[in-house]
Amino acid sequence: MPELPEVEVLVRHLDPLLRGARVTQVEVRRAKVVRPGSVTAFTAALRGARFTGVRRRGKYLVFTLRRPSTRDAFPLVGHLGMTGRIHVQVARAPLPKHTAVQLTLGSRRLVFEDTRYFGRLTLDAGVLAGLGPEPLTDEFRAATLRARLRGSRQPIKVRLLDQALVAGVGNIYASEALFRAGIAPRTAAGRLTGAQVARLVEAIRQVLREAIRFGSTVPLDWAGHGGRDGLFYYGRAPGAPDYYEERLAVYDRAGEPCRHCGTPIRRLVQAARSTFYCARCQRS
DNA sequence: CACCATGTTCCTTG
DNA sequence: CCAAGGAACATGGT
Repeated sequence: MPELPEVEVLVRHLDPLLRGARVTQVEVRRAKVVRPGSVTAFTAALRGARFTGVRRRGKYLVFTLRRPSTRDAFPLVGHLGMTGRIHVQVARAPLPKHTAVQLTLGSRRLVFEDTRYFGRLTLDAGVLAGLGPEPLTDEFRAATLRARLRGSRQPIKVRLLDQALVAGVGNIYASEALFRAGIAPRTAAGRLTGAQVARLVEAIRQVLREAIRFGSTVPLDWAGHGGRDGLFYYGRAPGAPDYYEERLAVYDRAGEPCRHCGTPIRRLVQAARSTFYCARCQRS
């Protein structure tokens, strides 16, 4: 999925495009994506409403809409899962193959497409309730993080994926942040020293901020007409500039030399997810 | 054919 | 009861 940075870049892109746009038609092609909630209620609530803005919470997009008749504001919450995409395109453009929901906005439309259909769109903002602090604000602090890690014997890499601990860190940036902080991914979370937790907090912030900065400067296929990826994840995009693949220090680089010490990057599996790290730079 | 994939949730096991 | 591990979800890429 898009982790926090990808969602942030998407939200910045969408906000000015959607402000003031009125939903003239709603089509749900994959009912399971509207979750929790019923398709009928979803459709009825959105039809005729007007977007007033979009923001981000963790990996969630939070759209705000208003019904012109009653002036009531209500949220529409989205999550992209692993493969979700949101495009604003001309209403007559061909629909992406795995379009889950389509909101017509007059002559334009907002498309939620999702190959694997793990994503969701819901009017129930309750899903945001369990999220931990936003890592890029000062509500995310070493002291509170350390208190929350106390007593945990789970590996720190696995703990970082818990959205209740800190919102928005996913599998890619968990590995990246631990590399940056020089912490071994298997370290029991409760055994990190105060200094390590402080370094980890800073590393998470830096890694996320850099990814946002990167995503804000590369040209992306927002309308989804390229058939491929409108976001920026990892790996190599066709025709991408050289620095594209230099973004990530360890993720998906097993066997390649560590950029600090040259030791081959290792891959290990924790909680059924891949972790990448440098055994020399990350000892702790 | 086998294995892997940016996430979350549910079920089982200990 | 809780923590931890694994599978499921659905599709595509290598």
